Amino acid sequence: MSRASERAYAKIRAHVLSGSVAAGEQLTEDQLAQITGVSRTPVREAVRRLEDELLLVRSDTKRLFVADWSRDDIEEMFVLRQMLECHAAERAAKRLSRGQIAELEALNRDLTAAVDQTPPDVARFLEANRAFHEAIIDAAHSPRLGQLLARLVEAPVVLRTARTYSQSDLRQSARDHDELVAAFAARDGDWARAVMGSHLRRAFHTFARAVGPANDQGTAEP
Amino acid sequence: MSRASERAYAKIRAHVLSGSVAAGEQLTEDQLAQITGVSRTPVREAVRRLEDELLLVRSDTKRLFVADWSRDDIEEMFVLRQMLECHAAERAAKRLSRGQIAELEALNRDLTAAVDQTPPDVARFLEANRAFHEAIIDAAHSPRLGQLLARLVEAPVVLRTARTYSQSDLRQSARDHDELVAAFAARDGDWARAVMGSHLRRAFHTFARAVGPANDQGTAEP
DNA sequence: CGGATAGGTTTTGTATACAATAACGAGGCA
DNA sequence: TGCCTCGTTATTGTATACAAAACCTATCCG
Repeated sequence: MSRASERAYAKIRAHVLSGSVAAGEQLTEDQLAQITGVSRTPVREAVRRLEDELLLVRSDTKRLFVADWSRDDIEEMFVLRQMLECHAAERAAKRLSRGQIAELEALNRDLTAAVDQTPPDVARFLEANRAFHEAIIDAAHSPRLGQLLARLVEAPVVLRTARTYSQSDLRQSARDHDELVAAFAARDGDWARAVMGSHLRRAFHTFARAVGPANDQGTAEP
Repeated sequence: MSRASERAYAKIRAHVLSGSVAAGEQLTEDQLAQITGVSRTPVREAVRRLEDELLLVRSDTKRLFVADWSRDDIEEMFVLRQMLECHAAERAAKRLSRGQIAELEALNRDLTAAVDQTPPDVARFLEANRAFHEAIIDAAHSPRLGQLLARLVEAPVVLRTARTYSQSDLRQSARDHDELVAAFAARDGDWARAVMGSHLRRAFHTFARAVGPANDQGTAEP
């Protein structure tokens, strides 16, 4: 979208993700217009995108709230993401060029360097990790698959998960990526699918361990 | 959404699906505002939804066009839909209540009646079919799964596919649904998944046979 | 005291005017 | 002729004013 609505989107998103506004809290379009410095029209456009991404939700009477995801919500997303991203890995194995595989290697060298620092550079890890997964999805050459995954790989989930990672968790992630690259180099779709599956399912369990056992709490607004 | 933008959405959608406007043709917000009888503001909201559903697409410079899906696009959607809807069927098998299974039976009785007419009542078939699949997705109790599938089960694809069905194709569909109900009654998720898989994959091949071999033609605008 | 309700306030929805940008076409120049 | 440039028109983007709907609270009646 164009300039104002794009800025609004980025600002609102950052505002929500920064945690400076509590989950379940109400927002108004006017507030957001003031925060972002544009009028309500582009704010409404930005808000619609964020609703789509489930960062914001509307009550039955159109009031706007910061979404509050339950553990079950997040498990659901991990399950779906695993299903789709395994498919992407399998397709990518057949389609990645030699050069693209080299790029994945480079990305993962960077990721590895970030996690081998003490303390690990989590921001750099997150960025390299995002780029790595994105490259695989792009290589799957399935635009709608990419579109679906975009709304499943949500920043709040990834953030909350990454914050619970120990250094050894991060190192295991890096090793998974190495193995994925090996599977791609061997053009072995089954292998790639399997590695991606365990990679993501382990991520879920790391998250779940940190959050505690399934206790199923509120979605949406108060 | 509220009244005006909802009306706009329905009207524009119907307008596009009616085929009275060719794939690849440009639309302007002003035109649509006139057609729908509301101002550009709700039209823009409706258009954004339709873009999301891929019925409309925007050029790199924000011009609006009626989407033109290639055979490959449609195969991609069938593949993704199969993946997700098989998952839904498996989950539904564990969750459907006895009453819900009875409702599915009723829906399929209606569908069967529609296809057993000569000529078959395709509109009634489509409606019963839609309701049947929707009930399964709802029973899967996975809101995000439902959301993802909503954008994969697109009217233009279903329409184009259904138009190519012979009466025996339609009857086979009805039998598939019967077998799904049997799988649900047996609480057999694997069975349900398998039936759903062949059901959807056959639908794709029926479509592909009618359209001709993979010849890969233009997506999007001219 | 409980609950319905009426009126003022807040919030969202729509129309419209204007601004910015992209497409188009005509005229000039090599 | 080829093709740039610039001005005109078409189209999308944004701000703002107003309309509609939802919320809240004080008040009234049982």
